This record gives sequence, C-alpha cells and structure tokens, in this order.
Amino acid sequence: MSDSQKFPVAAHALAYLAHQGATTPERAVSSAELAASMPTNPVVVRRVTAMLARAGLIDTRAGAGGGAWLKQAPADISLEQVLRAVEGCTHLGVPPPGVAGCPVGERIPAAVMAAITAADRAAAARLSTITVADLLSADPQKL
Amino acid sequence: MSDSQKFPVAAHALAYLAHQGATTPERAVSSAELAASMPTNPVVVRRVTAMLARAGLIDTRAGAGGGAWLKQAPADISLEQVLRAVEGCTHLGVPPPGVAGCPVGERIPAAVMAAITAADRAAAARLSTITVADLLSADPQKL
DNA sequence: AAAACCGTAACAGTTACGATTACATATGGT
DNA sequence: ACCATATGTAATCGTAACTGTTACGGTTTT
Repeated sequence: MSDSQKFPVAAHALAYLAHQGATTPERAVSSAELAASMPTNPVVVRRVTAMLARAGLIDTRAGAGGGAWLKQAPADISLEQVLRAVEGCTHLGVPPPGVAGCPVGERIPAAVMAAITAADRAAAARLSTITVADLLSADPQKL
Repeated sequence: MSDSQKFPVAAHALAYLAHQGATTPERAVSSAELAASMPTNPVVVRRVTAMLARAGLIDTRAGAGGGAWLKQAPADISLEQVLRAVEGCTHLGVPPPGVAGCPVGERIPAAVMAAITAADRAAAARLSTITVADLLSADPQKL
C-alpha cells in the first residue's frame, strides 16, 4: 500500500476531541478546527472522521454547530481500534508471488507472508495497550 | 514513507540462498536466478542484495560464476536484522507537525509519534524471534 | 432564508516505487 | 589476451497512492 497519514491524523483528532472534552453533540468540534490544529485541510480531516464514525468511535453531525464528538471515553479507545478504523496496517510489503512449479520459490512467499503477518499482529497488540487518554498524559516517552 | 517491497524481496532471497545451500563463493547464486524465483527483475534483486551485503548478512562477487551467498547460518539471521538491513520500518505514518502556539496541538504530535515508535519496536521485536531458517520450516503458519 | 457544517466526488500536483536499459567494473574459462 | 558472465549503480519511464483543494448536495441551527 502506501504512505498514508490516516492513522496519525485520526489519533491526533481523537486526542484533540478528548482534550476539548467533546463528548456530546453540544460540544462538537468542527473539521475546520481539527484541521487547524494539525495543520491540514478540513477535507482530509473529514475523510478520516467519517471512517472513525463508521467504526463507532465518534459521532458526527452536519449543520451549524455540528462537528465530531467522542462516543466512547478516551481511556476506552485503544489505538489498535483506531488503526483498524482507518484500515491501516503496518505493512512491511507483500511477498512476491513466487514461481509456480518451482518447489523452492513456491513455499517461500507463504512463509514470508506469515512473518509479516506476525509482525503486524505484534504491532497491533502493542497499540491495543495504548489509549487515546494516554496520548494526553504528561510524558509521551512513557509509552 | 512507502510501500516498499524491499523486505519481502530480501527475505525471499535469503530463504532461497539458504535452501540452495549457498554458503560459499563456489555456490553463489546469481541475481538472475534469484529474480526468476520471485519473479522480479534482476536489478531489483541486486539493489537488495547490495544492502544485505553492506549489512554483513551475505557476500557477493562479480564476474562469471559470481552471485550471492550467505555469510551467516540461516538460523542465525533474524528477520529483524533483515528489516534493518533494508532500512524498512512499519511506518504507520508520520504525525502532523501540530500548530506552534497551540498548547493542545503542540503536545499531541510527540505523543502520537511515541505510539508509532512503540508499535514499530513491537514489530521489530517479533521479527527478531523469526530466523531465515524458520522460513523454510514445514509449517509457515506456526510462526 | 441564511449561514454553518458534513460527506463525497473530482481534479491537480507530488512522491515513491518497480521495471527496465545502460554502462563501468570484476571474475573466470578458453 | 579475449570473451562471456556477473555485480553495482545511474537514469528513465510508467504507475499507483496520497495530500490538498474546489465543488456540491444534503443537514441543522439561528
């Protein structure tokens, strides 16, 4: 895949919402405000928040005074959920298909893929131990 | 960064060398043969093998009968070494810089970066438990 | 009605990658 | 010596993906 910034943008947005105490429709934060804090474009933010909303992590509302707010407590949102929500993966790449008929090359890709998957799972497991609330804790190095 | 295939290519190449018993200059495998087993282009393979050689994992020799061979036993080469050799990382992206002067947005990027680094380290730690020899074991799912 | 806001489509510009060609250099066989 | 075989690296091309941006339809508040 690619060099997507979706995960960092999502994490930043959620941390911002948490810090602003945006937990109800009344306290919704607009994509323009979120974008201004990155900074990036409001559309980029909305592309991500739409995914977070589909994953049930936040809710959004259109119209004046609308925006996004957290649907769960910051301490209950793990970064692994965030990663899944934005369809990110830690991809170390995809193994070449190998050559059919070659007994050597045929088995290797599956093994390489298994290794990559194992690494991805380890990264996801680590992210599952970090919450949005942790992103606001005093010492980020303690993660 | 990007969707580089360097790591899978490197892992495949090392596994192929191990399977062929290429451990001495006399048993060197050419980039053309390695490329044919992926399949990919020989130049792509050489770009990777050159990095592996710089990392001390393999050795290469130009000229007729030349190619690449393992410098270490397959069981002694961890995939974490391979990942470092090809300068790969699990990049989940890079946090947006944040807005200077904004007390909220200023601290978040460092925290997000710390989380990404933690995930990268977890993936690397997992890869350090898998060796090239493991890629040739009977059951890749056992990784 | 007007203004604010989301979701999404469409487009341009950038970036990174893989594949390929080309070439200088090195090695071994005849 | 000569030549075929290799590596390493530079240069180029086409492609894929992403960000940033504009635009627009629908929704909600004032």
